[in-house]
Amino acid sequence: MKELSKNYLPQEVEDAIYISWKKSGFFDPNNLSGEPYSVMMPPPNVTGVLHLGHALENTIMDANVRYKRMCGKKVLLVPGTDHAAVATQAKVERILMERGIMDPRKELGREKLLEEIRTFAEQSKKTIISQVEKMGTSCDWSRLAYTFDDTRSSAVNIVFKKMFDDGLIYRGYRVVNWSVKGQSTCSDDELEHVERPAKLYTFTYSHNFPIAIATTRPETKLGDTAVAVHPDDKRYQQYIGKTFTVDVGAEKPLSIKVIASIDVDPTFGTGALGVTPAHSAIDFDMYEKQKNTGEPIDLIQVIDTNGKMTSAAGKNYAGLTVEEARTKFVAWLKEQNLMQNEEDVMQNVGTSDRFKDIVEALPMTQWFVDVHKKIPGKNKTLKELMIDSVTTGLHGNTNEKITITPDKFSKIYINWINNLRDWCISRQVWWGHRIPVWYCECKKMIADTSAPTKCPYCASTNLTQDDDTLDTWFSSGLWTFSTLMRSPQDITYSDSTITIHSTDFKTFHPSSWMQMGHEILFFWMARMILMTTYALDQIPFKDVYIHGILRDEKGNKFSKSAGNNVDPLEVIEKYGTDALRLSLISGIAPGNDSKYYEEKVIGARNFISKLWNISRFIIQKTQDTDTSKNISTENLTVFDRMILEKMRDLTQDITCDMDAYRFAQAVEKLHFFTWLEFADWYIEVTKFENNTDTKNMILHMILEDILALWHPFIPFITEEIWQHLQKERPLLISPLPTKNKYESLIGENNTGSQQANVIKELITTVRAMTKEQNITAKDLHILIDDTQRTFGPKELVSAHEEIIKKLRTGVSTITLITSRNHTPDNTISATTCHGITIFIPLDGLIDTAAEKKKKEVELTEVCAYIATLEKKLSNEQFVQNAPEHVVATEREKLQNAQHREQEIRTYITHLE
RNA sequence: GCACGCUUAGCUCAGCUGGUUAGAGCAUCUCGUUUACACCGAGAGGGUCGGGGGUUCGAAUCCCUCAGCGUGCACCA
Repeated sequence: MKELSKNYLPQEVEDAIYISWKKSGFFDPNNLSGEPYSVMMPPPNVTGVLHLGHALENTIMDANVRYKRMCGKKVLLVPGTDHAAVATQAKVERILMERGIMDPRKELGREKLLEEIRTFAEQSKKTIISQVEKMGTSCDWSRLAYTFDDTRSSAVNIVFKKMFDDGLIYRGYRVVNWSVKGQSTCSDDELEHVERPAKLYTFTYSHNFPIAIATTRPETKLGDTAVAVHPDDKRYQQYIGKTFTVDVGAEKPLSIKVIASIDVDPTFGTGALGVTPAHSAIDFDMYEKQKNTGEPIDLIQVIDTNGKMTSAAGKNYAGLTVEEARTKFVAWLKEQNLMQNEEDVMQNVGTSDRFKDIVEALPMTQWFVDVHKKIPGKNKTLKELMIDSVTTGLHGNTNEKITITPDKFSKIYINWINNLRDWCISRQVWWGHRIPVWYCECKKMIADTSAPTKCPYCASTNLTQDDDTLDTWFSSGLWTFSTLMRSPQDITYSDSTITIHSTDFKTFHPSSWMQMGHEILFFWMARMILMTTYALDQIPFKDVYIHGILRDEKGNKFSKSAGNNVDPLEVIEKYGTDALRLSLISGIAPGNDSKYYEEKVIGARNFISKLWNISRFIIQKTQDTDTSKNISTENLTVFDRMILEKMRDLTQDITCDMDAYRFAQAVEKLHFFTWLEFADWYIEVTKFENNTDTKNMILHMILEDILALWHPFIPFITEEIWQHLQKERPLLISPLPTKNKYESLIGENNTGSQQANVIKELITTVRAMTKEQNITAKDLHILIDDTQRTFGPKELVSAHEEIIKKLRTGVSTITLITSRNHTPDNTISATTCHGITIFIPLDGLIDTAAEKKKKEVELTEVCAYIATLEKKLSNEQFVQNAPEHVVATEREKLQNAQHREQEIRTYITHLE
C-alpha cells in the first residue's frame, strides 16, 4: 500500500480522478450490468455559467446516482443543456447592446443575430460542461444532449404535428402577455408579479354617463366598449342593457354598453368595471361571452406592440406612449371635471421575467395548447392526464403513478393544474424551434415535421413558414424521452402514434428518478408529465425529488443584481469539490430552502481532512498485515464487537436513508460514525489492545467500507484513498458493504458492545469527573457491585485497565474492590456508572464545597426525574395501554435513577 | 383572496410511522501537544420545541385556533 501524504490537496488530484473515471467507461451504462436506473439531468440554460444552485443540484443528483450504481444498478445519467429560447436571446441582445448595437434585430437581421446567439450558446455549453465535470458529476458524456440539436428538434416537430393533428394545438386570437422590450409574448408562468405604487383613478367617461369607474390604467379606457356591473347591484340595475355614447375627448365618441357580470365585485371601487376587451384577459372573456348573448360588444385595440397608442385611440392620442397618454387623459378628465378621486395604492404588475419590463395585455393571434379538450381516442384532457399521473396513476394503474418527494408538492401541483389555462406556446423571438407550420396561397395551414414541397390542398409550391418560435419549455417537456434518442430517426409518427425506436428508450424509459428545484415545478415537471403522457402514453418518471433553493447567509436569493453571487469554481479552488458537495448536502431537507455560508464549507473541509488522516493512520498501521485473510471471530475484543455492531447498523441505516432520499440524514450518520465512533473511540482503542492482526484487519475492512459509503457524497477523496489501497476496480463501481457481512462476524447474540459500553462510559465518567469536578484521579479505586450485572464486570474492568488508564483519563493506578467492606481508607466514592462505583483518595479532592454544591444540584435533578417516572408508572392507564417494552424501559429507567440517587446521597455524606 | 409551508440551543438546521431526561454542526467557556489529524483531542454551559386549546396512558411529532415569517397562484378593474 502506498502511504498517504501529510496533507490532502484536492486541487492536485480531482481533475486526474475525473479523467480516470471517464476513461474507465463506467459512466456509460453499456459497460454496467444490473437493473436499469436512469436519471436525466435538468439541462442548465446556455445563458452563461453555473452558479451555486447548480452545484447543489449536481451534488444531490450525483450522490443518488453514484449510490445506485454502487448498489449494482445499470445507471444512466444523461447530461445536457437547454437552448433557453427567450432567456438566451435576451441575454445576447443585452450583450450586443452593450457593444453598441442598439437594436440587434433590426441591425443584424434574423440570420446574423441567430449566428451571434449560436456562437454564444456554444461557448456557454463548453463552460457548463466543464463545470459539471468539475463538480464530479458521473454522467455519460457520450449521450450529451441539447434541447436544440437535430435529434431533440426532430422530437419537437413530431410531437407538435401530433398535437396539431389531434386539434390540441390551435391558432387563436386572444389577449396575451406582451413584452414590449422583448417584442414577444410570454406565458402566464413567465411573469413575475412585482409590487409597485400606483394611482387608482375614479372618474366618469363623460357628464352624460351615470356610472363612475375606477382604474389604474386610464389610457386603456379609450378602448372601453362596456361597463360591467353585478346583476344584483341595486345602484346600477336600471342601466343594464343600455348603451351610452360618450365623448372622451379623443376623436370619435365611445359607445359603452352596460352589461351584467357576476364576476364583478360590487364592493370594489365604485362596483362598476370599465370593460376593455383588447387590454385585459378578463375583459376579453366578457367580450367572448357577450358574443353568445346576441348583444356583442366591440373590441378596440388602443395600444400597439411598441407600447404606443394606436390610431384607434383617436388622433389626439395616436403615437403617444402609454405614460404620455395617461397624463394627457387624466389632465383632460380633470379639466372636464370628470375626475372624482385619486388614491395611492400598491399594485402587483406582471413583469416579464426575462426582459424585466411590465407586460402589456394585447389581443393577438398566437399558438396555444388546449388543455381542456378531450384527446382524440383517449376521452381525457391533458389536464386530466396531468392529474391522474400523480393521483390514481396513469390509466388508473398505481404502477404508473409519479411519487413526489416531499409530498406537499403534490398538493401544490394539483392546485396549480386546477387553475391551468391554455398554454401560449408561440414566441416572437428568433432563437428557438420555429413553429413547424407552413402557409400556402390557399390560406391553409400545413403542419409537418419538415418543410413540405407543395401544398396538399392547392398544390402551390409557394409556401412560407410561420415566423414564430416555440416556448423553450415545449422542448424541455420532451426531455425524459428525447434524451434517450441517439439520432433524429429514432422517433417516428404514423397512424397517430409516436414510436421511439432506440434501445435506450426501451431500456431506460420512464426515468427512475428526477430531481429539480421547486421553482421549476410548473415550468418543467408539469410539462414533462403533459408531453410524455400525451405523446407516449407513459409517465415520464417514477420518482421526483424536489429540492429547495440555495440562499445566502441572510436568506436572500443569489443573483447578479444583488451582488451576492458566489462562484462555485472559486469555492472549489479554495476547499475542493468534495468540501463544497458535502457542505451543500449537509443539513438539507427535501423541498426546503437552505443557506450557503463559507463556515459550512470549512466544516466540510475539516471532515475531509479528518477522513484523510484516519486513512493515513490505518494505511500506515496495517501495512505489514495481510488484510486479505478472514477475520477470526475468536480474537474479537469487546471493542471490536462494538464497532462491528455499529457498522452493521450503519450499513442498514444508510441503505434506508438513501432509498428514501434522506441524503442529509445519511451524511449525518456517516459523519457521526466516522468521526466520533470510529476515530475517537475505536482507533484510539486499537493503539492499546494487543490483538494486532485482528485489529488491523478490522481497521482495514471498516476503512474500505466507509470509503464506499461516503463515496456518493465525496467521490474524489474516497476514490483517491481507494487507489492507495491498490484496488483493481475503481470505487465508483465497487459494491456497498452489506449488513450480513458484519452480522456474520459478531453473531446474533452479541454482548460485546454492551460490555464495551461499560468501559466506555467508565472512561467518560472519569474524564468528566476529573475535568469538571476538580478532582485528581491519579489513583483510582473501583468498587464492583457484582449483584448489578450478569456479565462479570470485575473481569471486564481488570481486562481493560490499560485502556482506562491510557485513554485520556489521567489515571495512573487502579485498585479493584469487590465489596463495600473493603473500601480503602481515606477514599471517597466520587461517582458511579453501571453499578460500578469509583473511589478516589480524599486528598485528590480539590474543592470540597464546590463539589458538594454540584452534587446537590444533581441530586434535585435526579429526584425530580424519579418523581416523573414514578408518576408515570403509577398511572394504571399507562401500564395497561402502553406497549410492554415501553413500560419495561420506564421501569429500568426508574431503577437506575433510584440507584443513582442513593449513590449521590452517599457521596454527599462522605463529603461532609 | 385561494393554496402550501415554516417557527426547535446565540447562529444554521435535523428530528421518518406519537414512547430519549429533545439532537448535530458552528459559536462560547475550561483543559490539553498523548503513536494519523490544532483543519486536532478531552470536558462543560446553553432549549418550558412561536402562544393558547384539544385528542391520547403519553405530543416537538396528530387536530383546532391565534400570532409572526415565507412561497406559489389569482386579483386589484
